[in-house]
Amino acid sequence: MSKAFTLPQLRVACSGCSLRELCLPVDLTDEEMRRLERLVSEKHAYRRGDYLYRSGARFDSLYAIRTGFFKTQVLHEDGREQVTGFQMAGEIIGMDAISNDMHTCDAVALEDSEVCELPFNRLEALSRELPALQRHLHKIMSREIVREHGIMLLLGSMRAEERLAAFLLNLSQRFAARGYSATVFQLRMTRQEIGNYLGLKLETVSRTLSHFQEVGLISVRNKAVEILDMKGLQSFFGVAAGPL
Amino acid sequence: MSKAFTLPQLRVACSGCSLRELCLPVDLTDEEMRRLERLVSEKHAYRRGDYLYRSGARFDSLYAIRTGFFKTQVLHEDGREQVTGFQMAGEIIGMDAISNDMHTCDAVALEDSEVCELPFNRLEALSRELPALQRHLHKIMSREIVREHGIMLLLGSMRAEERLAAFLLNLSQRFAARGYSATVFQLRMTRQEIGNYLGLKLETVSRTLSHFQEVGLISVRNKAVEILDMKGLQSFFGVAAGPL
DNA sequence: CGGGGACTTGATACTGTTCAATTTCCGTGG
DNA sequence: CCACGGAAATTGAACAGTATCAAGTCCCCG
Repeated sequence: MSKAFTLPQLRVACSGCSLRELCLPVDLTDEEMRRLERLVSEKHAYRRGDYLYRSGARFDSLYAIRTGFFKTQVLHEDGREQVTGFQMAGEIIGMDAISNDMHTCDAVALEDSEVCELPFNRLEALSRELPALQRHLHKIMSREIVREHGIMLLLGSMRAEERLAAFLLNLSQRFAARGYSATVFQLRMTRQEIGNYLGLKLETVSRTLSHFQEVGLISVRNKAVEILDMKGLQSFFGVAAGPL
Repeated sequence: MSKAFTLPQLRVACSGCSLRELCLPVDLTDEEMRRLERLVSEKHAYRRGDYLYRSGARFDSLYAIRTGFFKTQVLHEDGREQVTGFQMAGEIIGMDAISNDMHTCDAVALEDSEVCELPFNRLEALSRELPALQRHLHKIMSREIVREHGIMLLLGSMRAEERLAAFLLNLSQRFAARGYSATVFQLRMTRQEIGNYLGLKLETVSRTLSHFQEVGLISVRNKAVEILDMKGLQSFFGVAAGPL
């Protein structure tokens, strides 16, 4: 999926897809849109495994993912860690860092990716002039809060099968929203990363996926997943997956 | 703690404590502060069990808790619910609602409480004029995201004892920050609500608290808690409790 | 003072973890 | 291009932690 965009023309301004979340829903005039685009940096390339930022680093910018896939994780002094999310093209990350002008989690590229930088001071300044942009920025942050509520529900009250079903359906929806297949896709993360995100051990993730395959809900072969029975997966928790 | 404030003078403007989180850290001139205070509604009283707002209700305002104690919870169609937080005086709630102009969770008073309304449109308008206020609003939202990361870590990787220890230490810190005792306090919520928040059943909460008492970490009698060995509790997860 | 909800405690069941052994996959270098 | 080696994934068996079910007590509200 990211291959189509691999570092051809770094000088092209980050419009379109990379600003999907930031811009598309915003009702801005062409002139206002240009002002926003001027603020956005050229895009930067990251290799798989690269850190976009690390916990403790100074906060200057939010980041819009143009292509690729990231995970964010919080680290605990005792060595424990928690994956807090998987982010894909069009999503904005780094908002946790505003609270203390310092990043509180790591962002790691799960595949080769491209990212646009959104200098936060300038973003705030512009949003003071453009109420539509201001409101949109607030909505993005609010949406992140809502997403995390959903994960709290998942972690607090769902069983392993339900968690995996919710996870797969959420990925499916997000791929579909970007024009990719809702039923056939590649997992970008390892079983361990999935398990860490969902509060499960990697063995449980593996076993549960195998079980889904046995009963005909999905087909899995390593990172390649095909959803064979969408409704069957949805029935695990009664309702379509919310924003995860 | 709330008794000292119970509905005496509803006409008193919501300054001081109720704006602790919203205002104190903000670097505003007296004049600017007055503009902010003018925006804030008179305070409204809620009785224990009252809903401040319900999931699905239209979003107009954030709310600053002046006195009292609330819980927020998300509901799932299948009847499952998840307590997403316990809020006390000086904290702002309702930010999840910005994303869709609709509340996505319930806020319920756990004791008689007073709340100030912050009309969001006017708050946005004012923050366009006052960069310090704008930045502070962003920090409040970001802090909520960080708080939820901490809960994800707790729900995803901690055992029952660690969760309860983190919970008690968090309450302790927040009471201390408000001038109350860090070691002696009343729980405002039931065992079931604690368990729901921490991803545990009420029996497990009860057992774990009893166990803490047996080993001399705390003293519990119903909702009255005394922390006897702060360091012992902290040692459960290696470090002081983050914002919960 | 009565009654219902909140809490405690015990016995048992079950889900997911832990430990361990293989197998498969994939990137790297010959 | 193929072979190699380490990481990732699968699978099994025993175990641990928490949930469940149940009984009984305590507390607080009306």
